Amino acid sequence: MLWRSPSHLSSVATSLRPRQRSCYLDLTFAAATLRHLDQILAHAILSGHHPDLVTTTKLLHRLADLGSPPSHLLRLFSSVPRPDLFLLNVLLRSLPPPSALPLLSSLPRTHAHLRPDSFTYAFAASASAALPSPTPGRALHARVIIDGFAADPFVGSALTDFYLNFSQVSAAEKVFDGVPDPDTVLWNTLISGLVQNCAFLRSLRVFKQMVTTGARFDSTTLAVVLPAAAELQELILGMMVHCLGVKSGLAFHSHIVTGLISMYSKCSEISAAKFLLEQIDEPDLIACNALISGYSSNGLVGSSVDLFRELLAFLGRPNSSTMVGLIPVFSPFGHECLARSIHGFAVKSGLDQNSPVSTAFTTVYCRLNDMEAARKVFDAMPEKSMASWNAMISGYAQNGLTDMAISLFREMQDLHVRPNQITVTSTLSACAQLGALTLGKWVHRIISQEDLELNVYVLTALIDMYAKCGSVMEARRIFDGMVEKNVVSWNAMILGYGLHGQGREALKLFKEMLNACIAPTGVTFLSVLYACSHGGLVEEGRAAFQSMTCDHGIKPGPEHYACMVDLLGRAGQLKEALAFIETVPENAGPGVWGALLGACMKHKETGLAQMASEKLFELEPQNISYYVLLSNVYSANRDYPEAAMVRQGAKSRKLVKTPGCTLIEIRDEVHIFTSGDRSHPQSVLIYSMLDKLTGKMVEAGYRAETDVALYDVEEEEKEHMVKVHSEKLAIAFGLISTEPGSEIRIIKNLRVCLDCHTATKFISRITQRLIIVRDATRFHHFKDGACSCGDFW
DNA sequence: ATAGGGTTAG
Repeated sequence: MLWRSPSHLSSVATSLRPRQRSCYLDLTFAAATLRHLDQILAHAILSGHHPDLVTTTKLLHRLADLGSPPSHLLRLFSSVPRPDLFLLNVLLRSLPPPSALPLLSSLPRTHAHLRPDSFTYAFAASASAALPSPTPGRALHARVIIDGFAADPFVGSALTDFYLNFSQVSAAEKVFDGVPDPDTVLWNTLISGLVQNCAFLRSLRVFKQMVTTGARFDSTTLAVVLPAAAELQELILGMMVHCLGVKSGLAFHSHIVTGLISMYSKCSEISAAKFLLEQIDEPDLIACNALISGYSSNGLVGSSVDLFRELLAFLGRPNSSTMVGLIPVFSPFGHECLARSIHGFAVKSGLDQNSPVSTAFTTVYCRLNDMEAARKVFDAMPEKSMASWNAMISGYAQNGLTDMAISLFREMQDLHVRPNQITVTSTLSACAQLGALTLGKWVHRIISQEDLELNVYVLTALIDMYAKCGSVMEARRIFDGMVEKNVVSWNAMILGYGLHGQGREALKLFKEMLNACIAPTGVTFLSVLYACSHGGLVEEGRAAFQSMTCDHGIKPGPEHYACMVDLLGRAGQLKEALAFIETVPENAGPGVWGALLGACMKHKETGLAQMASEKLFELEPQNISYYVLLSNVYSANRDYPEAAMVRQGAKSRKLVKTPGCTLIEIRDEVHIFTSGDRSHPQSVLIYSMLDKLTGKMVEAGYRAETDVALYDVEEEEKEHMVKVHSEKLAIAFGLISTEPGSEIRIIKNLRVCLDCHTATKFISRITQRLIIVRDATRFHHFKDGACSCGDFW
């Protein structure tokens, strides 16, 4: 029976014989709008047809489908004299999450005869997963345990899902462990939730456990586990899943095929991915998107565009995921024009309004170092997603625009946009580059305040930040507290020791790492070599280099070669360094020569310096630092005319030297000093402090290192030979602005010069202060007249 | 109650 209007309804309804409730039911399903349904209900009640339980239940369903407000649903429920559990459960499932839980907790008062069953708790748990706070869900969990439903797989699934929605992985696993006989859905819920929380290793472990215990898996299981294998680039495991799918006859399930295409793509097995798509009779949009993305991320942007054209021809409109996959985010280099024209297409088709699409473009522009374009896309987004904030912040951090990264993070704070793990990881990276310990600690506090789960990324970023901001101890404390470390965590800690000249500690940790069966990467060896180089451990460094290629099969890159040259050269083995360079492949770039030139500077080797710099001027004619280094080699040998010639050469090429500056933080305020700076408000005090210090230093035997007094003095400033370097000013300022006995931390943008290094040693003894200097390449801890670098930097 | 593709991190 159909009805078209309220008046029609009236005529229909009045014609009904009493007790014809089924007609009312039919009417309810024919009702197209909420208003109509309300009218039917009103009519039914007015004409004495109080709906019975079954009718009420169906009405409730229909009302909920039509978007009836929760108050209506609750009123209908309370109009029933003796509701049964089924009606309650339907109501629970129909109510919006915030209204569902209060209903359940008031149940003992309102309907004492109703004893919740597993459905009730499952529905309530899934409602609590959608709430902004986890507190009601935790209370519900407690009740589930008290009422003895913790072993029920249905309830367990909903609770597991609840905890995973709040990133409480361990709590979810606890719920799972409380169910003795998990069913397929419960296994799937746990695996899927772990994947969504980026706990890929854990998800794979659970999957293996599931298969080995003989639990039944289904298509969902395989579809859920494939992204984890893909993310971890576990090709063999992915292929095992594929085999499992073939054996169980699930391999042709469309979700699984798509997952396989994506998995093979992410493991760089692009031909397998292509084959799988070709096997599908009528591939759908999602499967095509998977391969388009696979092509792009493997640098096959041409194939990606071809498939995109096919998609346009056969399936018509792409969706936002097509665009995201098409954008060559992973390898935008060489595809800059294409990336920009894809952007044009997205704008034309309105797909750029989608937040993942804009985020992807933001990322591409960041990778192309076009930060203005990136920011434009970011600013144009009407609703900024978490990922878009993160993309912009990490883009700034990776392009060295650390202050922009930090100020954007501040902006988020001001707008009360809550950061997630990725946000703080990127921001910490900016703090680390900047060496800004105070800022880094501030971010650390925010992490605690926001109660962000300390995953491997966050903890590793903290290690990196503390190490690069001068607190190796704090870095080590965090490192030791980590339950699940990965290679990157080990690398960060090893590099941290290297930066502070603690070569032995670095090697010790490296051995521990090997004992823990963590496979080292190229970065590991770079960190080890760096640590050896800065710790004067030549033989250990040689051995590590040997082991890298022979035992671990890692091909050395230009940075490894440069580090080896640095290791040998720094230790005075210049001939060996040159001989080593001859074994290096032709295209290893300027790094090796740069390292050699640096070593010549330290050991005053003019001849070799000339040879190295000729190479360097050829390879990188625009890089001023090589001119500075060469000029300094001559100065160190008191060949001032030659030194001047070199600087003149740089000047005639219109190259400008980076001015040296030093930063010091005093009570959350940053002070920056340049050479000979008198702009500071406390300038007079600073200089008189410096004079007083110099007097005591001379008394103690300090003599200015005139050789390198010319280190970064410009031509026209020659007469100011005694000009004060920025680090001395910063230290003097630190001394007058802090408590006696407290440590002083300063950051210099260039390498610390010999004279300042010597002077700082004296100052540390005279004032009995620990002075920690971060220069362009490493840390120096000055204490009681000695430096941690052992004069080896 | 779980379900395929796409964006952000050390």
